[in-house]
This record gives sequence, C-alpha cells and structure tokens, in this order.
Amino acid sequence: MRDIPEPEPDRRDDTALNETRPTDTLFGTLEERVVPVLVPLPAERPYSYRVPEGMQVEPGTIVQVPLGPRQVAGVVWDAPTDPVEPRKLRPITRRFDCPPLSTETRRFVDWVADYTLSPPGLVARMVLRAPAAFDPEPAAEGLRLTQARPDRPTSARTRLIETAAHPGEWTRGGLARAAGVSLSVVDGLMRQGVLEPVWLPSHPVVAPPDTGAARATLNPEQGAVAEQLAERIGQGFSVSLLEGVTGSGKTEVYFEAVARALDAGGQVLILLPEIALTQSFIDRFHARFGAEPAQWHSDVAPRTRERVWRQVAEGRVRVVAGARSALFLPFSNLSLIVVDEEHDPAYKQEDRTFYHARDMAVVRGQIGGAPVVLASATPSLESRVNAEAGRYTRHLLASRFADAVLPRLELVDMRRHPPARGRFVSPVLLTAIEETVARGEQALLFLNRRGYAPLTLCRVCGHRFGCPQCSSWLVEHRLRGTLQCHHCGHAERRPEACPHCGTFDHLVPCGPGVERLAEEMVEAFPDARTILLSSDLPGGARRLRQELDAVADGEADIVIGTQLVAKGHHFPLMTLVGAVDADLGLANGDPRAAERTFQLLHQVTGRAGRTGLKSRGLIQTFAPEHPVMQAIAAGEPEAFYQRETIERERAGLPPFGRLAAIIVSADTRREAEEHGRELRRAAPPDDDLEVLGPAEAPLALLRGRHRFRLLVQGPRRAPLQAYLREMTARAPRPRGSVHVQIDIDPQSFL
DNA sequence: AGCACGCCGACT
DNA sequence: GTCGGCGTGCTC
Repeated sequence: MRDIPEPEPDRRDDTALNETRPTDTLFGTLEERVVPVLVPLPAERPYSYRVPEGMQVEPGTIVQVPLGPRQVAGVVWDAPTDPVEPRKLRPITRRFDCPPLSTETRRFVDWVADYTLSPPGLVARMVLRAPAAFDPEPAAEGLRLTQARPDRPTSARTRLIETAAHPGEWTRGGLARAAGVSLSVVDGLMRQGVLEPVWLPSHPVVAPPDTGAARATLNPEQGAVAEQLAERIGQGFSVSLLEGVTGSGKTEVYFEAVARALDAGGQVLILLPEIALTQSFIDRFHARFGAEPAQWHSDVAPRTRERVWRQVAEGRVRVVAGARSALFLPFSNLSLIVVDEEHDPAYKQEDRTFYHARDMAVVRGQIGGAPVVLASATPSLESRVNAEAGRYTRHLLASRFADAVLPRLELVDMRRHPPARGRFVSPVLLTAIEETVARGEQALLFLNRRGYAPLTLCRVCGHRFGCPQCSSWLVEHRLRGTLQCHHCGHAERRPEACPHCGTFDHLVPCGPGVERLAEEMVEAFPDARTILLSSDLPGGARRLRQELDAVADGEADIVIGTQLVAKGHHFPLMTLVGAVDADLGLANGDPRAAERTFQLLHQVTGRAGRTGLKSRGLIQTFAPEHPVMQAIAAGEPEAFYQRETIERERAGLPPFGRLAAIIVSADTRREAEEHGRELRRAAPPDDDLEVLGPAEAPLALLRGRHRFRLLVQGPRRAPLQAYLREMTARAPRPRGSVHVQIDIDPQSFL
C-alpha cells in the first residue's frame, strides 16, 4: 500500500492558518484573521472568511458561514485558498460547539476529492450531512435530591423522596410517575429546595458494547484466523482478505477482531451493503456484544442519524454498522474497518461523487493507520489480485459450521434435457423438486428476472412491445396487469389488443420471469406450497421480510425468488437450489458479467444445506462448457478467477477490455448510453467496450490504462475539450494506484 | 449544490 | 401582453 501518495506538503505549508494580514482602513491598519473554510459547494478550493474577534478556530472546526444569501455549515480547513478581494471577505457567523473533524478525517476528504476529481467541498459535504448534529444535543433537565427536607412531610412527599433516592436519572415527569404523585408535588419540593435541577448528559444512542458478553465458540481453524486478525489491531495499517463460504463463520471470526479493537479503546466501522444490514445482522452483533451497534443507513430516522453522527464525533459511539456513506462519519479514533460482502457492487456510488466504498475504506485505514478486513465468500477480482500480489493478506475459512456441508452442484445441460414446450424447468430439476418436497424439505428456484415474461409480442403481426423512452423491451407483470420497463421505470397497462394490428387476444409472452415460473410450479405441484419472493411484490420491504421469515420457518415447500434470495438470508430447511437460467447474466454486455454471474450463483447455491442435510444445487445452462459454469460446478472460485483474470494478467494483457469508449458529449447519462449503443454497434466484435458517462470519462482518461475512443460533440463540446486537455496533461504525473486495475470501469480500479 | 438572472414559447 | 422553460454564472 505504499502507493498512496503522501499529501503534498506544499498544500499545508504555504497558508498559515489564522493568518494575520494588515488591512488598510480609515483608522489605520487593523489586524484581522482570515482562515480557509471548506463550504459545501463544488469549488476547487476553500473560501476565505474573517474570524470575528474572540473566536477560536482550528483546522477541523465546524463553523457557520454566510454564503451568498444563505448560511451554510463549513469546516475550517488547512489548504491554500485563491486570493480574494478583501472587501469580499465576510466573517464567520459562529462556531458550532462540536468536536473538530480529526486530522485523519480531513486528510481522507482531501484524498477522496483528489482521487475522484471531485471538488473537496462536495466531499466535505458528505461528512457534514447531519445538519442538526453540530450543536450539542439539548441536555435534558433532570432532578436530584438535595440534603434539604420538606417543612411538612406529607405521604406524597415522603414517597417522592424515597423514589428520588433510588440511583438513576430522574426527570420531572418520570419521577412523578414513578412515585405515583402529581407534578405539583414535585414542583412544591423543587420550590423548597429538596429537589434541584441538574443537566443530564444526553443519552447514548446505543449502549456500549461489552466485548466479554458472549464469547463465540469457534472451531480451531476459525479461532486461528480470528487470532490472526485480532493481532493486527494496533499494529498499524494492513488489509486482510477474509474469504470463506457461506456459513463458514466469517462474521463470528471478524467479531473477534472487533472485540480486540474495542478493548484497545478504539472505534470500529463495519460496512455492509445496505440490503445486508438486516435485523438478523444486528441480532448477531447483539448476541456477541450484549448491545446493538449504532446504525447508519438511509432508513435510520433523521433524529437518530444526527445523534449517531454527534456521538461518533464525540467518540461515544464505539461501533457503527453502516452502508457505504458511514465511511464519511467523523471518527476520531477509528482503529478497525470491516467491509463485509466486499465484492458487492452496491459499494460503488454512481452519482455525484463517484467512489467505491471498499477502496475508500482501504484508503481510510491507510490514513488512520488502522487495519482493514475485507470479508466475502466470493471476493472481487480486485481483492483477489491484491491478495495474490501480496498487498493483502488472505485468510481462508474452508469449512462450514458444525456438520453443514456444501451442496453438491451439478450442471443441467438444457440442450440434452429440454423442458416441455412453453415451460422452463427441465425434467431433471422437476424430479429433484418432487423428491425434495416429498421428504418435507424445501426447494428454491432462482431466476433473476422480475415479472411474468421479459418480452411480449403479437402472434398475428409480430409487434413487440418496446419502451417508448429507451430501447429495451417491456416486461409483463401479470400480477399487476402492467407492462413495465425495468430500465427507466416506464409502466403502462397491459392492453387487450395489439396496438399495431388491433387483433385481440393474440399477445404472447416470451421467456420466463419469476411470476411465470411460479405458475409453472403451481401447475406441476398443485399440492405443494409455492411462494414467490420478488422485490416488486405488494406490501413492500416489511411484507417481504415477513415472507422470508415464513420461508425460514418452513412455511413453504417451493420458493421462487429473484436475486434478493441470494443476500444474507438463511433457510435451514432448504436442500435444493435450482438456478433456472444460469446463463442470464452472461449475455448483457457488462464486462463484469462473468464475475457477477459467478458470485450470484455461488451465493444462491450457498443458501442450501446449513443443517447437515444432504443438499443439491442444479444449474440449468445452455453453455455447460462456459468457464463460469465449470467453476460453479467445481464449487471452487479458484478455477474461475484463475482463468478469468490471473492468467490474463500473467499473459500481459490488460485485465479486461482492450478498448473503452468514452462518451463525453452527453449531458445526461441516458444520452451517453444512447451514444454508447451506437458506438457498440460500430465497434469491432472482439473489442470489449465500456461506455462511460461524462462524469466518469475524465477519470478514466486520467487513470488511463486503456485505449480510448473519444466522441466529442454536442452543446458542451468546448468546455469538455478544455477539460480533457487539462486531464490529459495531468495524466502522466506519476501517481500510484492503490488497486490493481482489473476493472475497466474507472471507478472500481481506483 | 442552490439561487438569481436572462432570453424565447404557450396561455391564465 | 405575461408565466415559465432551463442555460449561464456566482457564491469568500
């Protein structure tokens, strides 16, 4: 990790903070202090503000400053500013009573801004996204018993005093309720000075974790890995790749490193993809540490969010479990970062500031001198290559818990075992389902396609229903009676007649979706309990969670699900997993399609067989010879990764993609994609082609490992060309890259 | 990012 | 004749 550039020294040296500069006034020279303040807007440098007489600020102090017509929160920074006319200078409005952002947090903001070519103000904005947290939480007024005693001790008063004598914090209302007296009794005793008001410190948003609450029982292998991870705590920056199949105890193992970091007095951040941040994870944490971690994700109530932010800044919150944005919390003493499910594409943010949270977590660890643990059953190519190259230490958890065994995986060659006409499940899989259900066990059919059918056409005239806004087909959702575009969200009612030729009742669905698969199962196994799990079912996330629990409790025989079944849910009775269309993800033109498909199928088949029952995974494919299918059948990621990546790297080839197209002309991503489709048609068939929007293009150029075809046209041509010239000029500047550049997507090989 | 200013199409 | 579209520019 020596590749992370040191912060450029000149950036700190040439602007002394609280710089004193003489200003000429009518009355002579007046000394005034001017400081750089990073404001939440896309300016390349901090703005300068005057510091009012008597105000103390230092780098990291959070302040309120006037900005045009409004007041905004900014951070006092330590970077040079552009010269500004003295008459434009305005004073800082106030400083918030809030711990200053730590040096590590500030260096992290600078680094991310520099790396992602984002204005530092916008990165700082991600840190400051808890507006009401900069002022201290309003202290609650509590009451405390004094030495004084009432002049006339009535029974109500005596009871009140007895109650108040109990240890603990009492509020006015709470005390009255607990003593069974009215508020006027409390007020009376306050007037007599028997009770006095005290300021209660605000309550911790979560109880402190207890590292000794419940030691996990680890087998020798897990114990050894846990110890190796724990030994890294306090030893400075390192990255450990913790790899193990579903059920191998990764979480329990890294919890031991978390415990060690907490014992050493540090803060811990556990990053999870938003979808994996479930109650079940929180429960597991609670079981180990006797308290919940603070949570940070989009569903956390604003009020709680602010308290978490504040208490992280104060160092009172010790552990945060959060989605990628938790990386920008104002930790002051971060001593361990865990990135669970590190391969998950949800870590990549693709709007505003583009960043990959896994990579930025590594950078944050480097800046703060803290160890980083990346955990996954199916590590990303980047992480595997980094491990191969010795930058990351690899820890392998080979076995599963107890007697649970991995499912036996078989490929079903759909050319040799075709389903019946208009059906999608091969007789081989049908037989397996029948046997499974007969034994009272559960079968899972995985198909990553929502709705009933991905394409509808008219049997009479051949009309195909396409999206009016983009170029994809409309997906029929029979349960809702709609045709929907999964690309742009366009939806319309399913018509009775063909809009082209007017014929009624001759519209035919083509291809399978989960709804259609459910229909097929109900017909084939009318006595079995079939359940459909899809993110678009009515009832929303809560209903879905209930359904998942019901499945785990055995209240279904056949489960049909989209990719949501691959994420973090354990079904103890599941002994058969069928991937209905394993080839599906391979054909979509995504250069990471093979990797994603491998990961998805691996995770789905890993759902089965936690109880020690014999379990099977059947993978329906038309291409059993494809390396992804071979690797899945072997049940060993190695086969796939070596073929797909490492060999390629050894051969001296760019890992993926010989040609990347950059569309710099477009104003919107959609427009860029349209240009991209044209370009893809025109490209030689053996070129791997990546289409990048305008926001990504300069970055890709800067990182430049690929040949680029530039298409520069349209209304913003001139500024973009200038920008690109500037970027190209910057590109040769020797700067290391933290990660092996495996992904042609510039954001992922940061 | 917001927000204001500024120049061209369909209407209370 | 105005209301309103978003293109352009500015914020210490």
